[in-house]
Amino acid sequence: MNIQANISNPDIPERCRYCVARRHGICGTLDDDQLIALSRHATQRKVGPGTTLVGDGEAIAIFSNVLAGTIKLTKTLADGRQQIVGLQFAPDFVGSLFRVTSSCTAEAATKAMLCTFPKAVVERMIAESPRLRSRLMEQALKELDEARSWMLTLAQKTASEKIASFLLLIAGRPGAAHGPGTRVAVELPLSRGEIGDFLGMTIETVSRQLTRLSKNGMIRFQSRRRLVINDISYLERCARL
Amino acid sequence: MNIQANISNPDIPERCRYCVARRHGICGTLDDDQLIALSRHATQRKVGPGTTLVGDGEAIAIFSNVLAGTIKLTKTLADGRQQIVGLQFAPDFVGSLFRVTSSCTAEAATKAMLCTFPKAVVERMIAESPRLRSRLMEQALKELDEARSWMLTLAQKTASEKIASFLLLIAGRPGAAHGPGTRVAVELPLSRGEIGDFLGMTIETVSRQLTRLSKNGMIRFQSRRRLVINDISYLERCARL
DNA sequence: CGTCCTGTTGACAGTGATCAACTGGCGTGG
DNA sequence: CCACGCCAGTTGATCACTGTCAACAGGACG
Repeated sequence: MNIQANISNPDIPERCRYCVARRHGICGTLDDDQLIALSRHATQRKVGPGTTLVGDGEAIAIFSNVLAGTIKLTKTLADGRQQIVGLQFAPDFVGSLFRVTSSCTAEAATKAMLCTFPKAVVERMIAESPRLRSRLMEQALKELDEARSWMLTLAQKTASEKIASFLLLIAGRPGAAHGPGTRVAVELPLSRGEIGDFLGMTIETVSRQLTRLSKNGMIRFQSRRRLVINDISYLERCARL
Repeated sequence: MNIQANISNPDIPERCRYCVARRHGICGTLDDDQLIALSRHATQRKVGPGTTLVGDGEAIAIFSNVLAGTIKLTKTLADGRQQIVGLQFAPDFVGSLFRVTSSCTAEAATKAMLCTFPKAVVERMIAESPRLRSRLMEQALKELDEARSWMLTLAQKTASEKIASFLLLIAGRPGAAHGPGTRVAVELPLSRGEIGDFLGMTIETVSRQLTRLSKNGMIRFQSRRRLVINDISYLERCARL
């Protein structure tokens, strides 16, 4: 997007040079000076699965780019029933602006790499950069659309359709046209229980559906978390996409 | 919010003077000149239930303020299964910006009054008004949060909890603290079938849950669409809020 | 008065939840 | 090095909630 950024300025810190957030995320909307200013307050950190980024109802004091790994956003009922309401991958930006408090918990689902900024600095950048603002608006609308699509999945689809939809989501952008028989290797970023919380079904049903697909020969497990989808287009038909 | 607006300018058209969109909606972010400019391209129209505002996948050429009535946003699977993914009331603004195509259908659920603007004019206003932009961002984030909360309802709650959640949604903002025994009259903006499409259940289950509440004495029907909630706090307990 | 449409009620069936037992991988400690 | 325990996941048996199918009720309207 920003050609000049690539041949750029020696003042740009090492870690920003080849960063996904700069190439495909929100940092790509900043000019060199802004990027340098922002990076002065940025800290990169590696977190393990289960690390909480933003607790439910807490004021959000910190914002992060996801550089690697998967972040899950969850909502929980008083009696413990839980729902994963969104997944974020690199180079998404975590922490919704303008909301005083977050109404979800954001938690690392896998080990993840984050680039974190204090709230005040992000807000100053937003005030200064129209491109950043429109990028954030874009991401908010994308997330809104994803959430609504998932509502359709949660409320209307059967267990096997839900599993197919989930595998396709993880396998990647549904935009790419797959001929019949296309094989894709996939690493699941969620445990069986988390998949259940994402799809609104129990761990047992998740397990049964996965073994069914495995016995069908439509997928092959290499380990608990790694599998190969033997025919993407079959799954697309299953998912009613 | 804008005191000056009330004692204002004789050039402001009659229909804008006491308009909800000006008092509580996006038009409140505009100054007098901007409002006058926008109103020159605005047309108010009354539509009946079932009128389609934006078809699924169509390019959005028109944006509207909802001045009265209820608009439903729906997504549909190829085989006809349908999900209502959002409801909009006055003074919400319909038609998400920056998305080339809509991925939902927007349709009037009741008879409704709209104030409609051509796309180009709205975009010019957005370019000119920072307050309008941040108002739209706010609405997008509010809708995102509502969608995610509803995901929790769809995926985790039982039929009776869903019905209770729905009645509370319609009865109004859950912010207001209700003592036990508070009575509220409610007009349902959706048919039984639409309630089913919103809650992810069948028309029969909706009907059974409503008659159950009615026989319990927790609600009393005055007609098919009108009812009185006898104890809001009871419903809140049912909904697990 | 008959027709249509929406909603209600009943009988029954099926999907997925629940409860429970079991398996396999992995790390710890003897 | 092996025994052990632990945890995640799998598999099986049973149950119940909600979906399905069908008949019926009650307004609205010509």
